[in-house]
Amino acid sequence: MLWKFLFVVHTVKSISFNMMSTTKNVVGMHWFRKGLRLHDNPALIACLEQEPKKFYPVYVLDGNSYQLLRCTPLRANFLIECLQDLDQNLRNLGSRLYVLNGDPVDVLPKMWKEWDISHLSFEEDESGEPYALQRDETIVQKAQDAMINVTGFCSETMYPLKSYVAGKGKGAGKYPGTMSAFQRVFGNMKPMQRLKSAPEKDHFLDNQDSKEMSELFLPPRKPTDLPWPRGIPKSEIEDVWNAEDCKGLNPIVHGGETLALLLLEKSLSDAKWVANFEKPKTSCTTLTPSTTGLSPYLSWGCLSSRQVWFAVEEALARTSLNCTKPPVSLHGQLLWREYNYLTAFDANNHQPGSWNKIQGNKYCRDIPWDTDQEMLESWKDGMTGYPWIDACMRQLKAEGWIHHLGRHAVACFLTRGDLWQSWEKGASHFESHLLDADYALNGFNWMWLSCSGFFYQYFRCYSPVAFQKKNDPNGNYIRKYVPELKELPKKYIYEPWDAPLDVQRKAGVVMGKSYPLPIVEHKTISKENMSRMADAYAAHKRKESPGYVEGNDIPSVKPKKKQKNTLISQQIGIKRYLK
DNA sequence: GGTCCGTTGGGCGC
DNA sequence: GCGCCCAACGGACC
Repeated sequence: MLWKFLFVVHTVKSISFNMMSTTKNVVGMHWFRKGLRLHDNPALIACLEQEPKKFYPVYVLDGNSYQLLRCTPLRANFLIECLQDLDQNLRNLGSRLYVLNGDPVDVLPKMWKEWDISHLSFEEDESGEPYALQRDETIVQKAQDAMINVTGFCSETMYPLKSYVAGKGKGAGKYPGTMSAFQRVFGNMKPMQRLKSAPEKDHFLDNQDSKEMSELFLPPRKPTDLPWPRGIPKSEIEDVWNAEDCKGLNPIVHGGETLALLLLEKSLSDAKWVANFEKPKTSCTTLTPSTTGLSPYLSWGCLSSRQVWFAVEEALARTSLNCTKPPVSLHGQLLWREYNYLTAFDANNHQPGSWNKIQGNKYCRDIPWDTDQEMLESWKDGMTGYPWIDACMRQLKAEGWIHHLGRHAVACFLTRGDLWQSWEKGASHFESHLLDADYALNGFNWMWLSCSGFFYQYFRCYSPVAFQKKNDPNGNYIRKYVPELKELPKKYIYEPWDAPLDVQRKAGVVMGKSYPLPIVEHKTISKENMSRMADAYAAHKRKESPGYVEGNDIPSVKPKKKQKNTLISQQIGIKRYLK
């Protein structure tokens, strides 16, 4: 309750207690959670400005946090690299990072006592993710009981989310409900605050990283050093990590603020590219990202969104070209992020914890999805029999990243397009595998793609074949990620089931044996699903209409067509190939 | 209640 | 590469 009250303050600095009557003998602790950076970190600076005689930068490995729950070795590795980089950068300033292990609610108070902490600072978690909210509420309460001065700052987003209230018009006093409304509100905001510089050596009065402490609480070296309460036996993780051919041994995307800042500079170095950037026109079949590739750094907070905003602004100032505009421009991408955080925050204010669920989510329509574990597993494993979909899903597994449009294709395929499985299942899989997994963005995009919220034109459906054929006719992307198909002629690379048996044999692959037959027939099932979607929308309309009584719903006006047997494998009498 | 618009559809004809 | 139709969504705005 206390926490909610604190959100009322409409400034960047949203929590500040002054329990201490004196600031003598200040001992500071900055608690890193997300926000794994030194630049643009106002909470860190605020704590250092108290001139602490000792200062403890701390990260807590918390297996129940959104970041570590269901975390794959690849994500775990990224986190470790972020922590090691943070530690190194702090050591360069005469300090270091202390990495604690356990539930912050227990571990932090213990260390406050041991280290005699008087001041605690942290970056606030703004999207209202329930675990983080509960954790922080408890920590603030405990700190208050221990007479510790607590400072929290909103630096996860460009402005504190509470400040995005429309000032005039129909939506006055409310949060904007569409992206265009959000853009209008954003356009009327006060100029964005300039960035806080990273701390310097002078900030650390006492280089208290004494020798006897230096070996304590070191950042972990490999994923198996992390807490692992994920229902997966630790031995399995070790097997994966130790396997010779595991991509996890050699991740292509590395973590850390230092690298993030370098990549930011590099990706924005071509002002012409920045000025012409249009997200929908970037390609999802290039073998290296056609976008900035900065999303993992933003989601872990190695980069601040304001840092990126100003860097884009500077890049644009270097050219006289006409530049693209939000929502498709690079600034537009940051606005999407901001808007997604705002809707997540609003949904959770309305019903705590509802954002990544269907139930109770004010932005989500309840569509009666099927539950078919076999279909879900085929999708997760990249074994649907649609090469383009499988290539995307396998890139996700191997690299923890897929281009935005690839994500659209696989999300549409899993939900309204083909398999009719709940977006919650897909979102959960993305959360554990994406290096840039982000509570707010993930929920928003899954609702969008499944036509459960924000986007409703369900008759616009991605084809798992046609969508990419025009961009990558030779199927190079498929050949890379679905190697069993790599020898197939161009003609059959998107639709290998059409290849005559002798062509298949010559390419060293046989459909139904070494590569699955299509799990569903897209042409038929996508049409059927559109009519199921129309039914679901009609039911939604009835529910929303005045006088609706729960459980008294009348059946659909349009009788649902009897579902045809659309499994090609069943039609032609061959058992579906799995694993 | 009518009209326009919405970051990223597919398929066709030109 | 563009414009048009396909069938036809909800939300904002007038």
